[in-house]
Amino acid sequence: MDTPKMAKVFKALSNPNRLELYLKIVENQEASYETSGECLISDIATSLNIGPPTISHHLKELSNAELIFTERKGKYLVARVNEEMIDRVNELLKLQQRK
Amino acid sequence: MDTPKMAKVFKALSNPNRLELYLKIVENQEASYETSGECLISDIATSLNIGPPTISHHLKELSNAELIFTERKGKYLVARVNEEMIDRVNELLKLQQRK
DNA sequence: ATATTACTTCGATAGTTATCGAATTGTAAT
DNA sequence: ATTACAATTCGATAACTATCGAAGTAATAT
Repeated sequence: MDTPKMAKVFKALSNPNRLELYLKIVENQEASYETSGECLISDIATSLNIGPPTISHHLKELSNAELIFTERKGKYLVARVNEEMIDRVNELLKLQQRK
Repeated sequence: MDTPKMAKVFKALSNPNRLELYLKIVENQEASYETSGECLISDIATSLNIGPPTISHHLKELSNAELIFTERKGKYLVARVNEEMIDRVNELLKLQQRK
């Protein structure tokens, strides 16, 4: 198990605004599951109380930790969660089954 | 859902040495499930490459995030994981079941 | 061509943090 | 009483981070 890499994932979720950003991406992605399965950043940007430069910075952190993938679609940026990484986190935090 | 509180939990796990400390506590606790179900800090302290002051600091962070409980037992300090908090984290990170 | 929208990059700043050595406290052993 | 062990507190420092405003790029719309 790669502790530094996992620590980086946790760090990416360790800022309240960034965590909220991540959760909104999840939410948005799930809401659009039947259609795109993606999240348009501009759709959620205004609901966060931080400016564009900071959002950009936070997206890079999430991306860097491999929690999300981003892709440019014309004018817009779309994001989707890296489900494999979330599985890994859940695996790491799972406690041994007792009783 | 309390985003700042959860962010604090992730922050507590965001430092490689602290994450390792946490994981060792889990491991030690599970290994002793039939007996004490607790982890003696002095047992794991030497296996980390950081000094006592730093360990103390990290324990406080984990404790503060309510990831662990600590208790003094005579000369020693024992720790156990707050399973309820881990459940909460797993719940937060769970993705909607698809397919 | 110009304007608008969406996002990024840069540079700065205030605040936070990991880590240590030294000194201290608390407990147990001799 | 003294020694030894386990952990904490204190003070310092170097490194990191969140955030912003201003300026820039890139795509679309007019």
